[in-house]
This record gives sequence, C-alpha cells and structure tokens, in this order.
Amino acid sequence: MVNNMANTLFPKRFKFNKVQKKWISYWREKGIYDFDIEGKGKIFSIDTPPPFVSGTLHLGHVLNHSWIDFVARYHKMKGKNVYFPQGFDCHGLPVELAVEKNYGISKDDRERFLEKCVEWVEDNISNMTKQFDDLGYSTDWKFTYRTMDENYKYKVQKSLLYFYEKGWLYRDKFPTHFCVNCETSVAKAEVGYQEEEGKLWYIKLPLVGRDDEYVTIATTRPEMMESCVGVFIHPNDDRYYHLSAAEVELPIANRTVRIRTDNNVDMTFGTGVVYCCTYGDETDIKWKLDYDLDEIQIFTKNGLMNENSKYQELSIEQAREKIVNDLEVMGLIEKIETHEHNIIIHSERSSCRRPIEYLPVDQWFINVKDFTTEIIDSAESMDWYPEKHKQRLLDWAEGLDWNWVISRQRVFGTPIPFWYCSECGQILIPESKDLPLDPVIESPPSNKCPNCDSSNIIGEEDVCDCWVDSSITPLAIAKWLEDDVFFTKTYTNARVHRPQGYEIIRTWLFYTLFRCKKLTGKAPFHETMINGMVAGPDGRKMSKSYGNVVSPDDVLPEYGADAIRQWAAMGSLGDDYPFEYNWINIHNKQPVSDEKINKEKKQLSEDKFFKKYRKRYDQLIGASRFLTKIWNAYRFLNINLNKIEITDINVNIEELPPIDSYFYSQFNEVMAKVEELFDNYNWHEAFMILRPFFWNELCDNYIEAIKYKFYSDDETIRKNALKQALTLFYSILRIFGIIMPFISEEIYSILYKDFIGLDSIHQETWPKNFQMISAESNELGRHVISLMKSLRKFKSKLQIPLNQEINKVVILLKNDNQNQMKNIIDDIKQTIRIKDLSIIMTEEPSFKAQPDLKEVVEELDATIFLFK
RNA sequence: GAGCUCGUAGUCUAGCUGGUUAUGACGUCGCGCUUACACCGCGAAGAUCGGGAGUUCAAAUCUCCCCGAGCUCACCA
Repeated sequence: MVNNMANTLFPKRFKFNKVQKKWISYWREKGIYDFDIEGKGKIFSIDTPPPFVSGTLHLGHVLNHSWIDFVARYHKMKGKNVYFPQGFDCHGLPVELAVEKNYGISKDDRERFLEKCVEWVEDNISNMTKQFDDLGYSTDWKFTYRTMDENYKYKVQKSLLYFYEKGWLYRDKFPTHFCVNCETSVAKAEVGYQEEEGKLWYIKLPLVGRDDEYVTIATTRPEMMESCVGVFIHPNDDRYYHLSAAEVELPIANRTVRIRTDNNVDMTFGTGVVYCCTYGDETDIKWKLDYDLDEIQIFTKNGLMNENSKYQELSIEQAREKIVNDLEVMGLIEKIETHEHNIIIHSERSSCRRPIEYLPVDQWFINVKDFTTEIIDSAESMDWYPEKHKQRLLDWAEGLDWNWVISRQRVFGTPIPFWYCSECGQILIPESKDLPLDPVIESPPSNKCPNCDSSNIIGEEDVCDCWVDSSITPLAIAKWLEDDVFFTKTYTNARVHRPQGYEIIRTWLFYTLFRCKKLTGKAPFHETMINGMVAGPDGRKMSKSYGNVVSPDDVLPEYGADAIRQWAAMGSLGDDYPFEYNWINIHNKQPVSDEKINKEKKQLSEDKFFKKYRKRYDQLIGASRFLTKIWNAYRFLNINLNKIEITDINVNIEELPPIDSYFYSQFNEVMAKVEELFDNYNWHEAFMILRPFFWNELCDNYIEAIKYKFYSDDETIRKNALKQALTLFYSILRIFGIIMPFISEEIYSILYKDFIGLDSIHQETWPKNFQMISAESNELGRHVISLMKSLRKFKSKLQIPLNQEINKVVILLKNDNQNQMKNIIDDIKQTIRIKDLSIIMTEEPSFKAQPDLKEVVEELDATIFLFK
C-alpha cells in the first residue's frame, strides 16, 4: 500500500508537464520570488534586457534569460537580497507595421492607431510573460515595466529635459537616410545595399582663370552637380599637386568651388578627383562638417528636383538624363564607363527597395562624442564576464565620431517633449510637472515664440529612438524620480548586474553607461555577463532565411523547461552556441542527411514530409536523461523512506562511515569548484562537474555502495544509512534548483519538505561545507570505492554478471592498517557480491587452485586474487 | 574591405598565464537487469587539437602567414 502510494507520487519518469504548471502557480501564490526591499543581505540588482514585444521568445532569449535566472537564483542562495525585475521594450517599427497590416489602420489616424499599437503590445506581453513563467523564470512580476507606460515615458522625457538643460540635447539640420519614395527618414537598420550595374561619368570641370584647362571628376551621380560644394583630391597625389588650392567652375550651376585635399580620397578610383555634394554619401557629410562647406539641397522629400535646381519639377532620374545631355552638348563629358556598385536602398520594406537619399532634415541629437572618455571609464570599472568582450565597447567608444540622432519620424514611440518655432527654430520646453506629454496634442507653454514673437509654434512630431527608452532601464527599475529610498537601495548602494548579448554592447550597454552616468553621476553597473548568439545546427545564426530556426514552442512541450535550461547551462560564456538537431526518419529512426532532407522538402507536401521526418534534439535527449537519472535516484531514496521510519535527517558528520565520509568530502571539493565557477558565471564548466559527480559518483558508486544497508536487520544501520544519503542528496538538490527549478521543487516537496519545513527549496541557502569529516574515515572510503571500481571492472572482464556472486576474493594490501579494513569488508562483500572476501597484509599468499584473475591495482598498492 | 571572436574525435564541448596517456556529453561497438533508473550499469574503440611556418629542451596553448565561420563596422565618388 505504502509502496503503491510512492509509485503514484514517484512514477518512473519525471512528468514535467503536470508538475510545471503546479509549481508556477504555487510559487506565485506563496510569493516565493517576491522581492522584499527590507530583506536580509546586500541588494543585488539585475538590469535584465527587456525583450522587444514580438509576441514570442526565441531560443536566444531562452539562453540569455536562463542564464539571468541562474544569476538571480545563485546570488539569492549566497545570501544576497536579489532584485530581479523583468520589463518589455514596446516601441518600434514592427509594432506599427503589424498594426497597419493586421488592423488596416493608417498612421494618419493617429489616435486610433496608437490605441491599437498598445492593444497589440499588451497581447504580446501577456503571451511572453507566460513563456517566461514556463521557463521557470524567478522574476518578481510586481516590478515589471513597459517602455510604453506613462510612468516610463515620464522618466524618458524627464531625462531628455535634463539633457536639454545641460546643453547635451540639441536640434539641428542634419542629413539623414531618407526614402523619397516613402517620404520618411529611416533608421540605419532599415537600409541595405543592392548591387547594381550603373554608369560612371567622367566630367570635365573648367579651372578658373586657366583657359581651356580642366580637371576631370568621376561620378555616378551627375545630377548632383548643382549641389556640389567642393572638389577633393588626395594630398599625396602628384598628378594634381599643382591644383591644391585652385578653383573650378561648375557647369550648369555657374558657380565656382575650391579644390581641397583630404586623405579620404581614393587615388585609384576614377580620376582621383571627386566632388562633394549635398549629399551623395556619408563622406560628403563628413567633409561638409570638417571643412564647413555650404549646403545646397536640390531634392524634395518626394524625389523631385527643387527650387535650387534648373531642373525643378523633374524627378531625380529625369534630371540625371537631362544633365548628362546638357553636359554632352557643352562638350564636358569625357567618357562614360559601366560600373558595378552597391547602392543604398530602403531594404527593410520589401515593397519599396528604392534608392535612399541623404536629405538634411531637422533632427534631435544627443552629444555623445564629448563623453566617450567617461563611458570608457565606466566600462573599465566594471567586471566583465568574459573579459574579452570589453574590447568591443572600448573600440566602439574610441572610434565614435558622430553624435547620436535620437529622433525617429514615427508615431508609436516616446514623444520628444518639445515644441519649436517654425520661424526661428527656437525650442520651447515643457514644465517638468506636465510630463509625460505628447507635444502634438498638448499645447505649448506659450503661444508666441519668446525669441521672434511668431505664433507658429509646432509640437515635435518625431518620437525617440528605442535606445533612448532602453538606455535608462537601470534607473527605471530602481524607481528613479519616484521613490528616493528605493532608488538609493537598488541603484546607488546596490551591486548592479547587467546581463546581455554581445550584439548590443555598442548600443544598449554603451548608451546605458553614458546616459545613466550623466543622469545620476554614478556609473550604473558593477559587472556585466555577456552571452553569445544561438546558432542553428549549421553554426550560422538562426534565421528564417537559412531555414535553421527552432522555436522554444517546438521543444518545450516535449522536453520541459528543466531540460532546456540544462541546454542553456551548457553554453559557454560569451561565445556563440549552436542548438543542435538531426533529421531522422520517423519509421526507422535513422539519421537522414541534409541533402536528402532538402530534396524531400521540395518533393513532398509539408504534411507528408513531417509524417516521414522529424528533428531529433540530441542535446535535449541528454538533458532529459539526466532528469530521469535525478528522478530515479530520489525515487529510490523515497522507496526506502517509505519502509524505514525516520523523524529527521540529521547526521553526525564526525561519525560517518568510511564510504559516506568519502562522498561527503568529495561533495565539499566539488562545491568549492562549482562555487568558484558560478562566481564567474561559468555555468558550462560548473554543470560539467556537477553532472558526472551526481551521476557517476553519487548514483553509480555511492548509492550502490550503501544500498545494502537499507536492508540490514539492524535498525540503526538502516536508519543512519538513509539519513546520511538523504542529507547528502539534499545538499546537491539545492544546487540543482538553480539550473533545474521544477524537478528540484517536486522532489523537495515529496521527500524533504517534512524534514526541512520551508515552503520551497528555492528559499534555501547555498549548502555549507560539511565540517569535521574524519580524514582517516575519508581516506578509507576512498580506498573502498576504488577497490569496488576495480572489482566491477574485473567482473566485467571475466564476463560475470553483476548480480552473480563471486566465490572468493583475496586482496593483498601493502600499506594499510588491517584493523581498519575490517570495517569495510562488509561494504565490499555486499556491494560486489562476494561469498568469501579476505584482506591480508602478508606477503603474496599461495592458493591450492589458480585464481581466475590476478590483478595489481597500482594506485592502491594492492593485488587482487579472484576465484569465480 | 576593416576590427573583434572563433575553428579540438561522427557531432557538440573542456583545456589555451606553454610541460603527464588532450576533458566530458551525445552517438558507435562488446558485455550485463546489481531489491531506483535499459532514457540504465560495466567496459572499449575513436582527435597528428583548420592548414603552414616560427619561438622553445617542450605548443592545442605564444608569434606570423594562409584557409574557413560568426558578429560588428564600412561598402566608397
């Protein structure tokens, strides 16, 4: 009866599906992961990456956030008061696109559009929150944030106001990537390059004051002639040395411009002479700034020539044709070559893919350039795990030469909370108490421009770059501007940890270091843990276009969170990590080559294909097996707990038998290593130690060596053996809780809760070393285990089944005290199954019959004689 | 094109402040149901550490070159 009960509680396999849901709600009800600011221990704050609200987590998130959860659980166990909130990054173009597509609402219907954006984001957040829970994520949701919340926007806008008052935020006309087809400026991330067969025109420009002398430039954009503001040659170019300060006449424009020298000119391209226009490319922009050149804009926002051009009203393409024609008539075209080049296009919108122009438009900027040394200092003062990624940030900071354009011509984002005078450009700032606000809706503090008295005051329509939002996450979670006490405790006086991927070191980490330092005077982080990218089985980053994507939803239902978290723990710090799978034939379970799979994918219908083939996730299979192993080890203890009545699991360490002494001290050693590795966030190596220790030592050797005592006639032996095993297994279970929270909790609730009394194993502390283990006993235990391993090996060699009894074994030991060995004869006899075992210290004995095996075990200085 | 990181058995991975038979996992092979676990136990095979050169008594480990991968930046008139 008792046994049946035990079996229903403890089936042969760990049924994670039933268990996970139960514990997720239990943890929430009991407030197991609640943060208590008055709690014990120094506060350790984790500034987790807010995922963009795409609606679903991918394996990259799983890796990243599993590690973060390890950090949180580990530090909590080590006695820190861990503050572990999780937020969401809400703003972004994909939201706008989704709303346009799914609801068919246009951006122009601003109010309704924004409403739908919020609605869409909220749906996605609820789904992603569930996914985090399913992963066993130990965040305290009461402290979550969303960058679209009024409260969050308030902080962002307040930070902008502060930056403006300090003079670090300014509005300026600056060339931006502009799609004249979509009539909007676009972020750098939205443009790409496309190879195209173009032409290179060689155009003669007459030199001023020298009759019939020309200099020839090569250009792919002849239509930009009228916007030319300078001509450049390389300072070391002997061919043009004499022209260094000359002036050229611009045909059609009828202006003259100077020739200048600059190292950025490629002498080998074209003629080695290039003209600088408003704006052909980023070099043009750089030169404009470096040499303070004029700005002559000739394009309109919808891709036509403007009033500064003689070709006004023509499209850019038409103008090009016309100009080339006119130049030809003037005899100024030297030659035309065909030319392969990459043109910059609006690549992120597949329906557009038209060329991008650099148009000067009014933009908001944050001055970063002047603060790079401070950022570098902040980065240098942090502990980096691993160290190697620090270089990424330093290189970026040192090489930065432009300020940060923070305005985006979008709708769903944090509004830039200013107004400006359309006459004179005067900025009107809001009052702090009115934040957060949308200047498009709210009226300005004054209806007249304080500078020029104009009444054309316009609310800024642009919204912030998402990094403006996310670069204050450490402040937002610390209730900056909201609760001074909380802020001091969780930011100023806390140890603040920043976990993230290396791909956003130059953005998120960089901007956060900068902004938080400027806003609070204190560098935000003490340490950062950097994870790599999750790759597909082909080693390439997971991407739909490579067809190597695995979604957590593909694997979580089949393997469970504890298995996926083990996969995460096996990734090495700071490096890319592949998620392995092989295609197998469902019928014969044999692996199938990629070529065959690709062929079959094309030939078979999707339905048929998935009936025939499936992916096999070897890493997860390995992880599941470990869970089964853990499960059965505790199941075995539980079976015996149901037979042997004990009221506590206290053990007297000093009086542990040899085998227990040995494994208890092994545990101490393993824990010391694991602790050091965890301290360095080296999950991978720690797990590589824990897994074999548990499996090969505690299960295969320890349990096997003591299990016979569970059936002893002596009640004290039975009870002590069980208590000793339960205690040791409990210590390691607590650590498993960090990586595998569900199975640990389940086992705890069945086996240990009555003895320990805590609501959850996740309230436990890091196990202390077992003190006072007898060194002598430990050493003896080591010998016993070693002898057992050898004897098993011999049994295998002689092909004797493990359950078959050996008639006689004589062990000749040179170095040991025979009296001690007497204590362990029973251990060996019972575990290895030997009828007649003797341990002797004399010289080599002689036997009537030849032993079936005689082996020397060097490390023990022992000789073993075995008679089947 | 530039910078950074990486390239170890069939697959993934440890070691990489130079010095034992290069670690572990999955897979493979042989044998086996020890009062838990066959998703298991015992044992075995399998890597000249991407290629080449150099430094050294000694290199997976340091230096240089080449090849390949990933990320970031630039893609030029």
